[in-house]
Amino acid sequence: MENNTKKVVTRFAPSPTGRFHVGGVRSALYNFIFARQNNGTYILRSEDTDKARSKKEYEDEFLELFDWLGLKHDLFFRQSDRLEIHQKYLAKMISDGYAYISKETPTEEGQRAEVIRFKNPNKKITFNDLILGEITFDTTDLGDFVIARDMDEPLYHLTVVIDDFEMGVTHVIRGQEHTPNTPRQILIGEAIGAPRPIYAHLPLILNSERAKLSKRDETVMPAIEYKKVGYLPGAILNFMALNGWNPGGEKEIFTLDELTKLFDISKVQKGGGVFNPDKLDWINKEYIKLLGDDELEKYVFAWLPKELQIKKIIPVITERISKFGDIKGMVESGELDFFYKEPVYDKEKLIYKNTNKETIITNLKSALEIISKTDEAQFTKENIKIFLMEIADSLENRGQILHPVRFALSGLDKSPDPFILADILGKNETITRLNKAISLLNS
RNA sequence: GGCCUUAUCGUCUAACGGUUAGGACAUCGGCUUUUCAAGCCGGUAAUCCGGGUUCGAUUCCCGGUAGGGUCACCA
Repeated sequence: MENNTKKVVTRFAPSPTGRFHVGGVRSALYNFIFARQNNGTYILRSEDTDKARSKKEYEDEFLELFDWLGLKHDLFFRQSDRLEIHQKYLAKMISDGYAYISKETPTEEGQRAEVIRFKNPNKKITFNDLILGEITFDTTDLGDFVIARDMDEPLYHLTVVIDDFEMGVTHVIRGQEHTPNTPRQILIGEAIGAPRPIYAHLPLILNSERAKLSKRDETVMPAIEYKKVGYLPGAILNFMALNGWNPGGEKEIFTLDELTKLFDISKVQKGGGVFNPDKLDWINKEYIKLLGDDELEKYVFAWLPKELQIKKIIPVITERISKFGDIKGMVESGELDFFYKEPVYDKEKLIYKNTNKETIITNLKSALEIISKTDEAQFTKENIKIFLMEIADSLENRGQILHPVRFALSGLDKSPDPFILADILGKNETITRLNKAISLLNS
C-alpha cells in the first residue's frame, strides 16, 4: 500500500501568503536532506491557490532565502500553473460520485452560493507516522468538507493531494499543524486512486511562550531577516536542524553534508521545541570562527565605512560580535571612531585608580620612550607587549601604565588592550596620542 | 469544548529497564599580564504528579495534571 519501493520524492510546499518564517526552514531542510539521503528528488512547490492572499513578493522572498541557504530544489512548481490538472481531477471526482456540487447559504462576505464538497465516506483512517507512530482519526467529524469554491478555484486539500500524486511524492514531511489535515487528504487520495505517501509530522518550533511561531514574535524574525542582519547560512541550517533532532554525540557544529550523513528521521523529537536565539548566536559565532581570512574580510568590510576598513581591526571586531549585523551597532555607537580619529576625553580618566598624576605622567613618558625607539619593522603587538610589560612589571601595579596608555590611545572606558591598539594605530599615531595625553596631564 | 498529540536542568537535548541522569546554550564564580571582548577552569540547575508491571523504572502500562496543534468557501 505504501509506495516505499519507488524513488524517493519529497517536497516542501510553502504558501506565499505571508512572510516566510524560520520554522519553515527546518521543514525545507529535512525534506532536502531526506531526499539527498535516498538519492531522491526534492521538490519546491509554491502553494498559491489562494488568489486573494498570495503575493509574488512572498514567493520571491522564500526563493531568495533557499538560494541563500543553499537548499537547492530539483524541481519547482507553482500550483496556480496547474489549474487544468486540478480541474481534470475535480471533474472526475464529481462524475465518479466522490464529490458533488452543493447549494449553500453564504454566511460571510465572498462566500459562494454553490461550492464543491467531498463526499465523506465517514470512516476511520489510521496512518503510521514516521515520527509520531500510529494515529487514528474518525473522519465522520469532518463532514462533507469543501474542496473547491468552483471549478476554477480548487482549495488546498484537493490541490495538495493531486499535486503530490502527480509529482510522485513518496514522503510528506511537514509540520505537526498538518497532522489533523492528514485524514482528509488520505480520503481525497483514495478517491483519486493515489497511493498513500508516507507521512512524517515534524514537531512545531515554538516561541518563548511555547506557542507556535507567529508574525508578532519578537525573538523570532521572518527567515530572510537572518540574512539581512548578517547570520551565516550554514549556522542557520545547523541551528534549525538541531531543534527537534540531534545525532546523539556531543558535537554541535555540523556541515550540511554531515547533517545529511547523520540525519535519522525516525529519531526526530515528538514534542515542540523553543527557538533559542542565544544558541543561534553562539552557533553563528562558531561559524564565524571557521571562516578564512579573505571571507572574513569580505563579510566584515561590507558593514564598515571606508575609514574603518583596516585589516588589523577584523579580529577586534569578530571577537565582539555574534553576527555581522552587530557591526552596525558598533559603528553607529561611535565606539570604533578612535581608530581613525583622535579621541576626545576627560584627562582625569587617564589616572589609574588612586595613582598620583606625576606617576602616570612618568609612566606615559616611559611608554613613549620605549615606543619611540622601537623600529618601525619591530612595531608589532607582540613586541609592544613585551616592552610595555617589562615596565609594567616593575611598577607596584601594572594598571599604572597599561591603563593610561590604553586610555590615551582609545579615550574609551572599554576597549581592546593597549598592545593591539598601538599595533593598529601604528607607531606615529601612537606617539601622537601618547604625547597628547602627557601634555593634557601637564596642563 | 471535540479531535489529535506531547511531557528530562531556564532553553535545545543524551541516556539496550540497572548511569554519581551526560552534553550544549544561558546564568553564576574564578583564572588568564589594567578595562571590554575572547579564551580556559569550575559551580548552580531536570526526569510533571499518582498508581501499577518489575529484583530494579527517566525508560513499559493506566489515570491525572499541564502544555501544544487543529477544528474555514486559508494554507
